[in-house]
Amino acid sequence: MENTRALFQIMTRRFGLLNKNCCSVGGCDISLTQSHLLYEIDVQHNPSMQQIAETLGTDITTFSRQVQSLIKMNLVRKMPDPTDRRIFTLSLTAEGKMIATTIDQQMNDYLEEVFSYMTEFEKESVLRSVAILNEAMGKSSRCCAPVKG
Amino acid sequence: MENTRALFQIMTRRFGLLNKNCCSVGGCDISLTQSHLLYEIDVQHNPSMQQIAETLGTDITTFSRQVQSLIKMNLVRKMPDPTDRRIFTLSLTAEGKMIATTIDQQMNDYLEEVFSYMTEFEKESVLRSVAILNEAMGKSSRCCAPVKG
DNA sequence: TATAGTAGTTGTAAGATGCAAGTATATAAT
DNA sequence: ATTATATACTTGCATCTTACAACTACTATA
Repeated sequence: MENTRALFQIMTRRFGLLNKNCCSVGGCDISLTQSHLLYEIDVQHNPSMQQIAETLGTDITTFSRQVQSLIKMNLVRKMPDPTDRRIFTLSLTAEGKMIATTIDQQMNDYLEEVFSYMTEFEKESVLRSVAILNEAMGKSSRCCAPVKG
Repeated sequence: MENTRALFQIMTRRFGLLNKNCCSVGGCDISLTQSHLLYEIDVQHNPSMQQIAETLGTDITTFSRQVQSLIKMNLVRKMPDPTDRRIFTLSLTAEGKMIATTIDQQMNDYLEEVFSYMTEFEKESVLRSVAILNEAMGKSSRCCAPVKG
């Protein structure tokens, strides 16, 4: 195996393709960006728009429009914050929650399939390694800094 | 750590942000897509347009324009194949090679920084795990199939 | 030689993105 | 209390990205 970067380049491309292909639920096609958005709204507790936009590294104006389209699709709800009327908090509708859960399930299913090509020991090692990697990337000063998790 | 998907979701987002921020060389800004393109042309031996487009999972028409803009930037060269005149093979110009190498270096530097937050044992484990992951994803029937490596 | 298939390009139209500038609200300074 | 400054979000553009449809050019097959 050539260099370290090649390893990660291929891995990220594979996940990119995966997300590109695997985000449709029922009749409803969800883009990769939208799927990240739903995921993050689901995970964070009553987040503001700024919070999510920052987490995802998206410009707030772009994000504003992304939220609008998800509201039109009846997947996301936007509520004014009672303590600060500039702020809107985001949450998933029942349908949005269902879609998010389904995507989660699809991804987990896929990952299970991938793990089926490994030994149990390898699987454990991969899971532990990804956790280690996430933690280390979180400590890095350069990029990736704004991402929570 | 919640579920398996969360782990990979965060990892892929981090790499996405990384690529978004870390692909400028000198005055010349390279998009994520362009960086993948340069990488793949560099790695494959005199690939045709179809080959690279397929590897990257990009529509050939989109790809055709991406190549055009890289040619305009004098990073990529397009040569007609002598044995089949429908085919054009791609290669990097000296400048393109330089840019690709620099991006490679930047990514490796960044990865080294990330590894610096780990023990040597963890680093070994992470590298081995990514290789295992790539191989397993390559075997998967679902997505990611067209990607070489 | 006719037919079908493959490689790549261009027309067009839709979507994504982000900067500049705006509104509305909150906080700090005088 | 009033002004100035900062924050949260939206809208108007202008630009870039993307892909389907339709095209040209060439190759392979019948």
